Amino acid sequence: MSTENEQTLLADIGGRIRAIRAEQSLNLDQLARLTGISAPALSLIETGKRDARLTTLAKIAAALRVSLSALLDDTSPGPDAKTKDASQGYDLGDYL
Amino acid sequence: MSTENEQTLLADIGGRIRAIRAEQSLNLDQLARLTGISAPALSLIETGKRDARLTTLAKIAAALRVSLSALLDDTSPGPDAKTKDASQGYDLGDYL
DNA sequence: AGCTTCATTACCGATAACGATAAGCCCCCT
DNA sequence: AGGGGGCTTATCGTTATCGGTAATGAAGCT
Repeated sequence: MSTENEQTLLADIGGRIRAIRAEQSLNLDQLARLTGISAPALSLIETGKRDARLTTLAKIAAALRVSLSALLDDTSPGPDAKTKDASQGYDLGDYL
Repeated sequence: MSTENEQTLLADIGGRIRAIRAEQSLNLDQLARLTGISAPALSLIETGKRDARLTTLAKIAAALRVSLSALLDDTSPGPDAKTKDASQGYDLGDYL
């Protein structure tokens, strides 16, 4: 449900990167030079086939001139969630 | 300034993870069990010594019940910055 | 048909993440 | 003292990212 399994998450974010790149009329080679990330690597990330590292995403965000969260925010937290301050409650059951 | 070099970025986000974890009174072992990420790995991430993968951050965000962008949110509310919609202009110089 | 542009896929070698385990360090408490 | 909780650091083995290069698709176009 809320747990967008790994694959979907990567494809989701990859799609967002691709959309922003298209907005700026950049092709993979150009973005590759701006980021220092190879075009094949960018392709894998955009198609959701690679689990990129944080600094890699940061380079892409910088080259695209958008914030890091602009690449990642997918409505996730939900309307009723506070998005912050989860304070105490956590149902750990007999987990601990 | 704006170019938060790699190290600073990682330490920054790591600190945010640690702060949220503290808010929920979780220790590393507990978060490790919730995320499936080992406690040493979490320690390295929180202290900015490891460049975590996207799915790793996603697991942490899920366990902490915050959005992914809540972890990456870079303090700057961006008053003058567009934060989005960079539209066309891009000074590529003689880059391409 | 060719040719070009763009993206994908497939290798390769180097580097790094990750889990597991164990060792080390602080600080607090009986 | 001695423990114990919490975090750090170290090592090892497995796996994955990443850049580079080259090859393969999939379009469009003259």
